[in-house]
Amino acid sequence: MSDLLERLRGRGWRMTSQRRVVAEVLDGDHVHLTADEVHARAAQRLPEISRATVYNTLGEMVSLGEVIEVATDGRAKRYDPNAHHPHQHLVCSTCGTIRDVHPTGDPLADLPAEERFGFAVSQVEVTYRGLCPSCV
Amino acid sequence: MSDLLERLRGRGWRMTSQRRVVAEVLDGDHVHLTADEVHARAAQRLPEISRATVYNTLGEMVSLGEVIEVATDGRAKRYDPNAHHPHQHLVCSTCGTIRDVHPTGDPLADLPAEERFGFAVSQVEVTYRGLCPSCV
DNA sequence: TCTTGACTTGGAATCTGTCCATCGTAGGAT
DNA sequence: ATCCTACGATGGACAGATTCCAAGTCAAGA
Repeated sequence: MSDLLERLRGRGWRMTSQRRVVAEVLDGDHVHLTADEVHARAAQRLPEISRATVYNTLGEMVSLGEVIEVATDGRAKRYDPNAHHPHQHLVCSTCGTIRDVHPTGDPLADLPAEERFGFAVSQVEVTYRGLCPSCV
Repeated sequence: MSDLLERLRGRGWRMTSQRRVVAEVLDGDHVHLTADEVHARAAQRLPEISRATVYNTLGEMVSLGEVIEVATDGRAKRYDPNAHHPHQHLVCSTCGTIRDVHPTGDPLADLPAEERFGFAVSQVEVTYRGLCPSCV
């Protein structure tokens, strides 16, 4: 079953067929779909589902912290359901393929107080870039 | 004078009033304007300058490595003229303000070989997030 | 079963960025 | 100083991603 779906149910979400299908499409590891890709896959199971609903549902999942928004290329945002397993991203500069990766160390600790300009820093995103094996 | 402008001139660029104005608008530290903001400021000095020219000029500056493209929010890209001083970014989660920051350590070294999945990793971007002093 | 407020819909609107045909001009040649 | 021409500028059309909105639908508690 879908872990994501279980967690959403547990938060008292009104469960509709549309939300169920979006959650199911997003389930798994190394999933980094655009909103449009989510819509296309959801529509295979539920042909009438609208784009607006997919955007709404993804936005709510992000607000709830169940899904992470990833903007690796300045084009469409991608949605990563792996929110409960801290990780960073490795992106191929040529084909755009994305992998979840787990660097050692704590990047937050690498930002000294005098480089924080009074901000309450709470989060850090790291994006590694390079060529994947297929793009040599 | 504008350092950026000097470097561009040194590369044999054909200097037009439009390019000069765009380079001047981008000059400085902690500058992270969107293309539209650049256009607005440029238009104060040169009212007829077109959006297309601003996009073209910014794109060329990025290709030449004189300006860096920053995508911190999935909305409009921002342009950072501080390309010759390696740095990362600190972004306010509420108002979007951006500061250049200089973390210690080398994030590239923190990605072990077995987490590289055969990629030739060449680059890493770090984005810190939190609340700025004004947004408490 | 009824009720109601939350959810869905699809199309219009917005925002960001690219493309293209045409016009203008910087800067080397004369 | 003037002429040429290739490179740059223009603006309007176009495209992709996302948001907005008014109207219709439905999940779930009473």
